[in-house]
Amino acid sequence: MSEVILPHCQCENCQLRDLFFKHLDKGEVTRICTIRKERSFTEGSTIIIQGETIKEFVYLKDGLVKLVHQNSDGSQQLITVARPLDFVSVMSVFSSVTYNYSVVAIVPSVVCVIDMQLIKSFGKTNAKFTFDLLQRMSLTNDNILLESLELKRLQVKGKVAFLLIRFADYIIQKDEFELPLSRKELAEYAGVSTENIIRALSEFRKEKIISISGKTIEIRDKERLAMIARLG
Amino acid sequence: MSEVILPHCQCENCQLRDLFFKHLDKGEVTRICTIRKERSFTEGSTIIIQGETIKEFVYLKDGLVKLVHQNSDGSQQLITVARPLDFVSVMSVFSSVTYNYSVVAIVPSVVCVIDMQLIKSFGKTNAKFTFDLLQRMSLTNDNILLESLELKRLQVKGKVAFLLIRFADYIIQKDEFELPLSRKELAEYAGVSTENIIRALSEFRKEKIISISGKTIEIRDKERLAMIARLG
DNA sequence: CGCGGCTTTGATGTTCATCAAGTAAAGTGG
DNA sequence: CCACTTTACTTGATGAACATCAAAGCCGCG
Repeated sequence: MSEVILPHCQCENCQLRDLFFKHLDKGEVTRICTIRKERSFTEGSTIIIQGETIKEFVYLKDGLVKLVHQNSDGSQQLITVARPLDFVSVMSVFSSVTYNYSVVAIVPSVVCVIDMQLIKSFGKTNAKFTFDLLQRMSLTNDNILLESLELKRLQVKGKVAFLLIRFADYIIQKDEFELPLSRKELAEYAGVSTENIIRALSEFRKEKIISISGKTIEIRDKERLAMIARLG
Repeated sequence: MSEVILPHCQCENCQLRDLFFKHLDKGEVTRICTIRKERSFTEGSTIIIQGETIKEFVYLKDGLVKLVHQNSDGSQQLITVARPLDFVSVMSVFSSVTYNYSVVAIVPSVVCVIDMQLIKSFGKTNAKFTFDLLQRMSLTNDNILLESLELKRLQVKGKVAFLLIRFADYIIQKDEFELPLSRKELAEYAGVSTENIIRALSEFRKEKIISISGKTIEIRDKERLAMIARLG
């Protein structure tokens, strides 16, 4: 089993506590700490399954996840890749009874789990907490939608350039990085075929815009890559 | 000028009051009614301009609007078409200082305008109001994202079929309707060329799936159309 | 009536998915 | 640890889907 429930409550040391729960009073935080659970997931294991009933409020403490949508025809679309503070795992939990997306760990990841009823009860009584949640969710949704629009607009090389820059500037935050996605996953992310992802990468390599060694990618000419991401 | 400020406060008769403000007390509603403004827009006029500072909370009382995103290269993408209760005009107002999208009336429309600071002050004190806002915004964003994913996945005929069904089932709610969008706007909506929108429509007409007479469209074989929207 | 924008159809070239085949890498059982 | 199997990756060839270009018809409006 890929899931491990950690034994000890460590809210005191949690760097995310202030971010998620800065507007809760001491009593409320204590209540959360008492019932919260921490779960650990190996690379590739599913944290949230599309279609299941939403009973828990889940946020990423550590690792990287992909947000994917399963289509009725068996195909799937990768919506975004998210980091711990991206708040992405809680999308749609306030508007739906079941998850519209799955969340899958793409590197070993740790999540914190809180009963949804408790969060909702805080939501209905603590305005500052809810307003904060509102702002975060609004920002998350905005970013996802803008990213999705951009990927829709570009053609293959532009899409791949856009994604590489997103990994370098945002997700990994280094111009040389190990891609946490397979070529097939990149294809699902960009919405093109796996072969054409590879062809775009090969072309960038031939033109010395990037270096490739397996999953390791180094961006060598970021300006050209950025230009392709803007116009391609 | 296409914009008209209506003189009288009619909150008492407003059917939307309960939907948007059911969790505000009488004093809060009165305050909103005193400062709120109503504006009327002709077909084609812009209600919200992308890039401008967000100073007002705007919602659609009557009419139909399109939500569009202006790209840096001058092109634009139509994100969705919204009805009065869709809450679409308030996307991203809680996470950004400027609008990321424009909202344009596609039929004569009426909006209600409230000072943003007042809404935010309610948001920070009235938890039920904010929680309601959170749920609505979550639902709106979810719908837009799911729609966007669907349009991304399908090819031209599927996209057009999907949009026709959306107009028939949701926006106009009749199987015979007058399209409120030009072919060019449909193209921006689907993310394909205008010519290919026309070709798809013509093909549906030839196969007697729909009838076309200018902007008037009648869906004659909804099952086939739905099948194309699912698989095409 | 004539101009400009919107719509439509056909022809052409580009982009892209798909198919096929081969290589590399990673996991599996003896 | 090695042979074997499977999965991921890569490249080329082909055809389908689509954008673009061109030209003509249509419609509303001054």
